[in-house]
Amino acid sequence: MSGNIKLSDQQYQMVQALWHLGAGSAKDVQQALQDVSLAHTTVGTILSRLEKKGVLASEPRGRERVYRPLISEGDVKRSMVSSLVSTLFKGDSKELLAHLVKEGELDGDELSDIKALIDKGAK
Amino acid sequence: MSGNIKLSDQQYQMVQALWHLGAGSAKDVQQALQDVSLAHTTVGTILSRLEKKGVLASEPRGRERVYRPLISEGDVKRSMVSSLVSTLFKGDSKELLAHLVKEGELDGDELSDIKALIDKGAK
DNA sequence: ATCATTCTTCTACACATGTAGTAGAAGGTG
DNA sequence: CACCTTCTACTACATGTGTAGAAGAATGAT
Repeated sequence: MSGNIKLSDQQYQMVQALWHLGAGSAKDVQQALQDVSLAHTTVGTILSRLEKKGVLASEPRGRERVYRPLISEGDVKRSMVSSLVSTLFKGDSKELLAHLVKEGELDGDELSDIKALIDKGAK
Repeated sequence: MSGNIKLSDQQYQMVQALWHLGAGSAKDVQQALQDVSLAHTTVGTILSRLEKKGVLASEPRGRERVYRPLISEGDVKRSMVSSLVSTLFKGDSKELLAHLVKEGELDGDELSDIKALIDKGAK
């Protein structure tokens, strides 16, 4: 489902906050994103745009509007990774793996971890 | 160098064509991108914007302008992958690896290939 | 020399995004 | 009840991008 979700950094931060919160108002999201301090109105704008795009849903609760994500973090990651893979690696995930191994800043220990992970995953 | 290069799909296609060509005119690029058919003027526009951004350089050759990439394919891939990793995986490449292994559509053979690659890379 | 072809450059417009002010609604307080 | 606080909704503006037409320069053909 949810074909081609593509979120900007900013947008991802917001949605991520909502994944953690489960659901929340613009205020909640702003609070959760203290590191990137934005005017509350900015948060509101982004949230409502995300709703228009179908990424979030909301309903009013008292004076405020509560947003909740309509798509899962996994879906978004899958979709964004796969979109990068098609752009940069002709759709071949293996090449991304190879890129990470070759170019990555992974040390030996990390590589062993990965191998363990592969064994587990490949079972 | 070249800190944070970030190219859209479209832009990446163009620059990629130039990596393959070495250098070329708008026409050459358009030809190379027959799959995504764009007006020649569109190709010209994108190319000149990329030059303004410092991704390409060009000099006139006869009646046409020849563009050549200022950044390597490796740099761009590194930069774009690492930017995705920071957004989606808190900067931890290992988590992207894990994501690929868990969520990826990699079959057993491919995973063995990867392990081989890791061994080679890890030396 | 003139005309048609072919490129580039300029200009334009729509839409997404980042960012935020202002207006208006709704609830709390004295 | 009048007022302050707090939210949202609307409006706004800059920048980036996708896309391409129109105008102008240079080349090739007759």
